[in-house]
Amino acid sequence: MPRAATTTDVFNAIAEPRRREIIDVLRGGRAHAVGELVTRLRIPQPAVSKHLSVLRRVGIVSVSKHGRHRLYRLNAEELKSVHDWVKTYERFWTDQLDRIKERAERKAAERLGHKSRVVRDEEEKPC
Amino acid sequence: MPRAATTTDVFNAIAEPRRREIIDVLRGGRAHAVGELVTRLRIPQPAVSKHLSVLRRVGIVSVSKHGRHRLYRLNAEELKSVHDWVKTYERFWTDQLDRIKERAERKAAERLGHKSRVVRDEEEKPC
DNA sequence: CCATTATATTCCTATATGGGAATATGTCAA
DNA sequence: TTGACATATTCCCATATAGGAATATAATGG
Repeated sequence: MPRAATTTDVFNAIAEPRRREIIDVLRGGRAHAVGELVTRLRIPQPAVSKHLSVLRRVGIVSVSKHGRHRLYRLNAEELKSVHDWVKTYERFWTDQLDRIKERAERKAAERLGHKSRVVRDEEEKPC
Repeated sequence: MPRAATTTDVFNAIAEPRRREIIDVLRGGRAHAVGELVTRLRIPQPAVSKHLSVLRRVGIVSVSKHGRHRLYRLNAEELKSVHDWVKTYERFWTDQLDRIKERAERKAAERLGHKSRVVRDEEEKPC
């Protein structure tokens, strides 16, 4: 069974770092021609076209013709699905920071309070 | 050239929907045994184990042994890299909403102001 | 001690992919 | 009109993968 296709959803489309780089360039808000992305990112033109094809198929970018130029523009709202998902884990960032602080303080207290054998809590055995 | 491995980074690990589901279950904060995930998600046990292996290798989960049980717990801070990346596009969500509003208002004004031929701005030609 | 339970891992398979290389297609300018 | 330019697409290839099926390994309890 194959892996989910890159065009399955936004998550799969952005998994490839090169495609994230392309999105990052378009973040300025200005539409870019393929050639500009090629020059800017130092990625071969056919590769850029292929990546843009993926991005277009999931809706992250839109394209418009201007003569022989193809201008690609970001639809950043499509990235909201990723944001909405990862946002649900946001509370963990700050909680974890608090925990790191507590741990550091606990260690400092132990160092000051006990210069001899320290009884350790039973820790979970790592695999 | 193969696609980036699922264990390359967090982005690739979470591209697979089933792995996001596993992460979602662990979001409650409580460690889960493999069997619980199997029952809860209705995914075959070997598949769950494989997905957990990926998640563990990129650091998103940690595992501890309790007899014959393997308890998996979320390291949500690893998801921060995704959040940090997609956060840079956050301003677009609200901007786009403003733009939708402006467009609606402009249309309403045109409907009231001109009952006859309306001169349209030249729009970009879609591909 | 042995059957049961929990889970990791192996083998297999069809599929998709990202870049290299090459080419096809469309537009422009002299 | 034709060569140049811009870009999409095709062909090729080695690789990784997710689930099915099966199995190996470790821990538990009667």
